[in-house]
Amino acid sequence: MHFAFCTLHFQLNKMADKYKPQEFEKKWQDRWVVDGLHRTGDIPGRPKMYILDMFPYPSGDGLSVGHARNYCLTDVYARYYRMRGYNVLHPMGFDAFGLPAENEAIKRQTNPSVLNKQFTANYKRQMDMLGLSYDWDRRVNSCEPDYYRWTQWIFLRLFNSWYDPRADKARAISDLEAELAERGTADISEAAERAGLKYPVCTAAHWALASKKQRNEFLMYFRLAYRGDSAVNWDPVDKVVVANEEVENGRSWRSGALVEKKILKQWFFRITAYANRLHNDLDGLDWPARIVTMQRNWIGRSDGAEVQFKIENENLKMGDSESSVSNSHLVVFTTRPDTLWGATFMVLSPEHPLVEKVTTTGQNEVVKAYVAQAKTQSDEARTATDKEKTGVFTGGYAINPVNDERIPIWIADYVLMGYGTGAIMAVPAHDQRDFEFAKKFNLPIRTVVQGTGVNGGDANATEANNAREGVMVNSGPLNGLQASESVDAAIQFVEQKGVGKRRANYRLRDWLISRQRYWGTPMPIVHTDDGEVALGDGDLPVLLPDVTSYSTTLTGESPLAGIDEFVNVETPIKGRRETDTMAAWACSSWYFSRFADPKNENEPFDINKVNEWLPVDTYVGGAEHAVLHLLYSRMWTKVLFDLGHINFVEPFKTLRNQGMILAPGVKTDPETGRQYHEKMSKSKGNVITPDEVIDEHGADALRGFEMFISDFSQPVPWNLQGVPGVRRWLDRVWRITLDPTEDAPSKAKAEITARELRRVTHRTIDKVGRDIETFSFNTAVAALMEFTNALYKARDAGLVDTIEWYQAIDSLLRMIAPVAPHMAEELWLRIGNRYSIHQQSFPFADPDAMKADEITVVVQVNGKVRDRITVPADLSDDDIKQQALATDGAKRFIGDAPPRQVVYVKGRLVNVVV
RNA sequence: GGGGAUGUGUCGAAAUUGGCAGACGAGCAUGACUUAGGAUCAUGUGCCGUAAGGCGUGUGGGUUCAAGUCCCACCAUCCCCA
Repeated sequence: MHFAFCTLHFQLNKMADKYKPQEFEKKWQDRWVVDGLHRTGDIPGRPKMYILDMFPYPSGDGLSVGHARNYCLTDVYARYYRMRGYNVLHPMGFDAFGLPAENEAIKRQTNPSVLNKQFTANYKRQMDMLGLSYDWDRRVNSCEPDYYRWTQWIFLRLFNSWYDPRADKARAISDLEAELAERGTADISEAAERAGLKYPVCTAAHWALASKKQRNEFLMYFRLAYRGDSAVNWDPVDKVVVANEEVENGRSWRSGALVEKKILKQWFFRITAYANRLHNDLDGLDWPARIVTMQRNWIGRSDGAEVQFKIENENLKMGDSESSVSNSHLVVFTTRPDTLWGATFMVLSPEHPLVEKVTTTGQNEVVKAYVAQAKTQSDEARTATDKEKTGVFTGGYAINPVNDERIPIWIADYVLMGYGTGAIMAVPAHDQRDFEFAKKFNLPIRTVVQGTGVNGGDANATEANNAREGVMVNSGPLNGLQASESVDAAIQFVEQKGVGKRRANYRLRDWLISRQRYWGTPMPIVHTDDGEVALGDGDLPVLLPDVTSYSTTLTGESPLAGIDEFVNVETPIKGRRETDTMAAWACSSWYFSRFADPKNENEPFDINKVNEWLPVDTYVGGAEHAVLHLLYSRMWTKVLFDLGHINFVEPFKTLRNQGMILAPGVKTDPETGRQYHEKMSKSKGNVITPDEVIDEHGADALRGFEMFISDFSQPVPWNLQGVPGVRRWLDRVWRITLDPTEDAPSKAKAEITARELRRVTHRTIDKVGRDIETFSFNTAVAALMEFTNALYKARDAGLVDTIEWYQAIDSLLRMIAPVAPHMAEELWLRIGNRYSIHQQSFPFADPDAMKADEITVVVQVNGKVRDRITVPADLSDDDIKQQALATDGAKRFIGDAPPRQVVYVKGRLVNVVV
């Protein structure tokens, strides 16, 4: 360090000008770009750090100060780690495909790609204005062919693989074809059933005889990307199919329209094959607990047993069986196998394939009628808890395998085909819905858990007792056991009898990916006489053509269906091109990997580069993506891992969610009188843009306030007074750095020594570093403000021009550099240092310098503060206790009696108990 | 209904994880200065009280020398899933 040099500059700058951020922020932003300061570090021997923001969906509204919060804080974080000597990857891109952009384009009668260029340019302008240090050389844009080409490439990987339950991983579909030719599904079926995969069966002989088309149809049941019939959620307003994840309370996520059920051929990703791994691997992630919980709930793993009930029915002829589902058994999944002895009837979903088989001739008509009306109802309506239970008796009976009891088989719409096996054993004493059903149709109720609370076995009870605590009764071998231990006992019992197995069941459904829309990644699939055929890697990209109309066709097909040149394919395969496009979730499920190698023209990414940079060390974005993007990305990562394209199984090691910034004004609910803050939105006209704030106070003040406003994860209303407050602080930093003698020292002589200044400096370094690392940005700024206050005190104490003073200023600027990069750079040069401060290291806290010579110890009597003493830090515990007892404050409250106890907490307090 | 989170001054909040509640900032009040500024500087600012002191972290209880922090019950608000 060159202190003499610094002093010289202090002299030269005696009449320093005022802090005017507008005069130099742009200058430095341009200079940093020219000098490539934000290019991704790649210095051998340095550790890597991948810091990523969720890439935004560019809209015409641009960024608000709410969006800026996310970006500013990760930028501070990235700049900090650069100064700590890390190779930092901090990229940005745009999630461009999707419905809102398309709808906007329809409204404005223009092409969405034109809008995309405008919107992304505006986003980048705003981000630059904030001083964000992204490596723009690595920018990706999901709607550009050099990006979506690789989305299609990954789609092909999914299409060309299947999940092998024996290896518990994805494998090439060609492996499966080879195995089918040799042995059929003989080795696969049992493992598949155990894993809950509903694979069809086939022998080698059948496979040999099958046509190409039949083979393709068969393989569809295995592929990780597949086309299948599906009752889909149809949004009548946007005229598009929406995923389960996009439906909230029966309404479409975007349009808000009530979704309808429609049977269509749709493309899916077989995410259910990964349910168990997606559930288990959550354990190793440093994610907010609530996001982990939400994913767990969404995957909805429940442990229990699968139990077979024999069907007793004259209609059944032996030799009827032709599929893997045995026609003479009903398979149910239950999380409460301990209540098997309380099953008094069974309920099938109206869509269950065995309904026809079990129905007796006499009941045929009522059953048919019921099945027909159930079809018209949505899942939500069918399973609503307040809904009156409906159902009909099939006339058939099943045999309960644990006690050989003959129980009636009913059908009812509250049982869904999509969950479990589509059939349940009804235990009315211990399940509320079964209870209501039994009450309505006068079916027997038998208590098997003698509970402590409401007893569902009571004929007059109004609700079931689903408690898991109590003693087992009426349950054969389980009698007398505690309910808590009887689940395992029951599973062992059915396993020994060979009538059931331990199993996990999942609520997760396959991921519906196709959209009948224009603005998305085209699927690399051609429909031929032999079925759906995938293009080869060399045929990519399938380019999205220009169209004149973006509206969905009346048949619900994509506008692409109307373009003959696109639809009719001659080479390399003759057929009709798939006109559905991929939902934008596909684009965002792998973009974080593309950043490792964004310009690669031969593959989505080089394996060495992606393995070097990933997984993402710190991923930051809104909590609204808890079960959509974050779950899908995890699945794609696992598929690419299974197929050997990457060597990591989880994409995001650490995840942090920022709280939402709300509009500043308080609103009052006219009905409840409750006060609340609105979200910022253009339609409400309450958006505050970074542009207006920067215009007034500069980017550094905005960045500082984004950090300071609240704890990062807490939602908080914007405070109009906040930015000026931070600006005042920056002003003070400016003055104390350039002109420490300008202000008249205050009359009250401050008590601070050079040694103490040094201690405060190092304590601040320690605190600011730790706070940034733990995302406590608000307290990091508070510590810097305190440090600034201490510097004014030190100035008043006459410490300007001491070595400790220059060290303190030097540390201050380095610590401020990540927070207020423009000002830090400007001051750094003005006091005579060399460009650039952002290539300097963050200061290190010296533990010795942090140690205090004297400590203040609080003196309490019976837990109340009565006095305090200042003692040498190395004084013995006993001496400190003695001094504490001798204080006036203590003596006044102790009285004559000797203290009963004296507690000393090292370096903090003495508590005298009397 | 199930799951999760949060509750601290006038406001945003902090509290080294069981050890001085309210750091830091905003706002407000009083004063100083003046090149009258969106300044700057100083002092004060949880409640009651002149003071000594007492009370105080959603409510009620408990553990502890000591509780915002741990335990039990409840209330309110927000989010997610139904």
